[in-house]
Amino acid sequence: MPRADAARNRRSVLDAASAELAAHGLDVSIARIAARAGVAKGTVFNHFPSKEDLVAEIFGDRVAGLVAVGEDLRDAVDPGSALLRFMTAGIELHANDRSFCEAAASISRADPRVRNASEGLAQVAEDLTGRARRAGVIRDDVTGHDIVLLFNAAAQAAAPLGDTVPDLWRRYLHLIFDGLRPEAARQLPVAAPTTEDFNTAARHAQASTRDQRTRNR
Amino acid sequence: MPRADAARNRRSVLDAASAELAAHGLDVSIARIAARAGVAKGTVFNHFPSKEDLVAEIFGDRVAGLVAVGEDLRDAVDPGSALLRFMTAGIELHANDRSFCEAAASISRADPRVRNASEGLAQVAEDLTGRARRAGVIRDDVTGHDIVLLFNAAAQAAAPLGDTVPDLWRRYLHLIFDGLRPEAARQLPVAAPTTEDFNTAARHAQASTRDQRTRNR
DNA sequence: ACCTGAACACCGTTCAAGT
DNA sequence: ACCTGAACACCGTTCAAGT
Repeated sequence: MPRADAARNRRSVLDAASAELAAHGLDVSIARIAARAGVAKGTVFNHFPSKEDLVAEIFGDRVAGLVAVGEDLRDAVDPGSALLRFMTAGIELHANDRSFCEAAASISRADPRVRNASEGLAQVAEDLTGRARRAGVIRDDVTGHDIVLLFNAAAQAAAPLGDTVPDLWRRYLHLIFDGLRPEAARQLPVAAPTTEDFNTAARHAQASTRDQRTRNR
Repeated sequence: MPRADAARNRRSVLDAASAELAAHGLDVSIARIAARAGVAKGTVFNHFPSKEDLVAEIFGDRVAGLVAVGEDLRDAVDPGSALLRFMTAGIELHANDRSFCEAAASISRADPRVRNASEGLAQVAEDLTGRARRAGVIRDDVTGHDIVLLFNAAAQAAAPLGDTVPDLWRRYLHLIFDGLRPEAARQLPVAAPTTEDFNTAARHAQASTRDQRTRNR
């Protein structure tokens, strides 16, 4: 049973971190977050063992929100527009949060919250993709993992101009989506990644950060 | 006229930085680079006013190399495969260099070397895209700027699995390329970015880094 | 003219001292 | 049981002292 002030501080830190990360990206200092939350720097580390862990918590929450959106869309009448709306929601996460873009590329799936959220995302993406595939609106060699990586790609494509042309990502989402249609499909040179691929990538990332810590001692 | 040892040191620093950045990404310390180059930390700053400047020099060189590849491809017999090979060369730059991915997303075009290289890239991309468009192999609403942003996107899509499935990017390159074909083309919701958009984005980036420096004083 | 390494202001993280 | 702020090892950057 946590103390009342501790629970309040935890929430303050999460809210402050959430806002600061969205506005300034992964490079915001813990000092800034602590100041915004009205606590001492040490208190942040009292609730979260490291900055990476704090980021993982927030990232996991955001992804879980996207999973919820996806689950609602599984019952939509039009499987094609449901898939497109799911991808749109995914990109909006990137567009509204500077740190989400950076974290999506760099975060380690070793953290269980990130891992759970990612697996939930893969699952719902596969559901939506399967429906669209069976309805014949997308080509039959595209998987849920592809979809997750591709809306990520659309967001990253537009990111360099994000402040100047705020909705440019819509252009690349639609361009990529046109590539998913059966009309233009040609044989792809490499197979879709498997769940196992994602897991071994997670293990590699974990090993490499451990190496880095060791090197610095 | 630079002193002989100074010229040699400059080269050593560039070579060391080039290798370390490719292997470990933008986060490598100047200390590591200096050690590899066999010089004192201060010597690095003697040749390059800041880490950002050193990165800009190397990034500009890499992009210039890609421009040269693109220029050779302008005379290729098949405009479609010339464009595809250009995009392939662009992604290979990302795949072989961890820092290139990160820099492509974060680097400021305020630096004249980056700016010149980027403008050269935009030019040659537009040449190749124009030929492919006139040959009817890609849709007519796609520009050279789109192409640059899109091969970037394909590289970023595959990056999370880069160590596990090294040639996964080929899958997304071809998937995106299929979206460029006229067969699947539908009206896009947002216009292509203009050169002016890239320039105002560069000015914004410059202003925001200046703010950050000021805030820290 | 350039190289060097000590010094500075920052960062994430730890921890003894408080309540 | 939790909060605090001083202390630590790192980082990029500066600069006086050397050659």
